[in-house]
Amino acid sequence: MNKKRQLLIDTALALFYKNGINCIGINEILKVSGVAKKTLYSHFESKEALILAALAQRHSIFIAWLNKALRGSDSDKEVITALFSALERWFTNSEPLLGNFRGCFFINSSAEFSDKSSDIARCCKNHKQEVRKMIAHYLTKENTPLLDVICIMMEGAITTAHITGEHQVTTKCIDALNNFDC
Amino acid sequence: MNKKRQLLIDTALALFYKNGINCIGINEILKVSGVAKKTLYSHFESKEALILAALAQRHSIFIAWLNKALRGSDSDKEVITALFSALERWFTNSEPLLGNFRGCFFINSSAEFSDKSSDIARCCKNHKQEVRKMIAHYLTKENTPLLDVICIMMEGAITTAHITGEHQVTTKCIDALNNFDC
DNA sequence: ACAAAAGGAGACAGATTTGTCTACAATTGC
DNA sequence: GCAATTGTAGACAAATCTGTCTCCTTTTGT
Repeated sequence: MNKKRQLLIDTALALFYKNGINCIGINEILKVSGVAKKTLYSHFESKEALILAALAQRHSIFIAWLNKALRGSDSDKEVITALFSALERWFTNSEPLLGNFRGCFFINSSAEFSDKSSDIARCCKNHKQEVRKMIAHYLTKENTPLLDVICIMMEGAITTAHITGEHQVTTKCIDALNNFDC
Repeated sequence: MNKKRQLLIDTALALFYKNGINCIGINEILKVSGVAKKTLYSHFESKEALILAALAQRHSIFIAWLNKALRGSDSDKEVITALFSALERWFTNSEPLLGNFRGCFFINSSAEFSDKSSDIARCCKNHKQEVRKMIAHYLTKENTPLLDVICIMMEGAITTAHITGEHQVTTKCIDALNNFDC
């Protein structure tokens, strides 16, 4: 049944994001989800397949969340404010869809899997490209330098918030980007 | 003897940085370094102690490298150029001291160890604070907003270069920061 | 030169990992 | 209702992990 499959993906995503992929074993996912091992391996060929499914799940959740956050912004300034306000809500655990903040799941996963030619690394790279496309879609003008800076500052804000724990990094980004002419 | 201890730290750092800490076992470090297991455990209480030593080693290498890169810059503009040029050399593997680029060792390690109260997480946070201090030291004026933006963009540049592999992110940072008034 | 310290090689214990397989129960389609 | 599918529970294999310990060799200080 597909319900078990989805339950496995949801459980895996939650545990992977919270603890790191390498720190969570299959058995832990089975215990928490209450699913049997045989069922897992009937749905997924290996742990890596489950990881990829969890990454895909996180990707679609994040993209949908981002799209909703940016919807309605019809000036570059509004896009910037909407984006970084949404990030701040994420950082302060006010976005239930994204779970308790522990950095970007894709940055974290990239850190755990060094092989750049692996499916996992490819998946993380792809996620960042899609995020960039989504932001570009909402910017009014074809303004590549601004898009570049927004994306770089977004990565910086996520990383800074994760490591140092200072959430007010987002207001610094908004202030800086409003002073940015191009 | 202290030579063995240093050899262990150097080998561990190289392997941890290249492959991720959780992917490298003690035995691999012993095999590569040629040191015996008993010697390792006479110098370090546990694997975690070796990890912390590797982090400390990386920290001092990085801080020294950064200090050298920024030395002589006596305007904010020069600091910015020196910083991001140095980063670009790191990204393109032109800085032998830092090894083959695979993101920031501290960001990566933070991703692998979720417990924020662990020594490892504390060590990573501390590293970022020291880097910030070093940059602040070279900025001519007491200009906190500029310092903030530089640090955020630095994190963003490192992360972006690591995941997407685009090294020219640094020139985008330099251009953006030169357009930044405060 | 010689005793003491340090290191090498690796067996071993105990825990944990992924993945397979067996035996049985629940659910489902017809 | 009954066969077929799907799921559960968990033993098990094989590999790998950290950390301890033994036996032996090399290095070092005096």
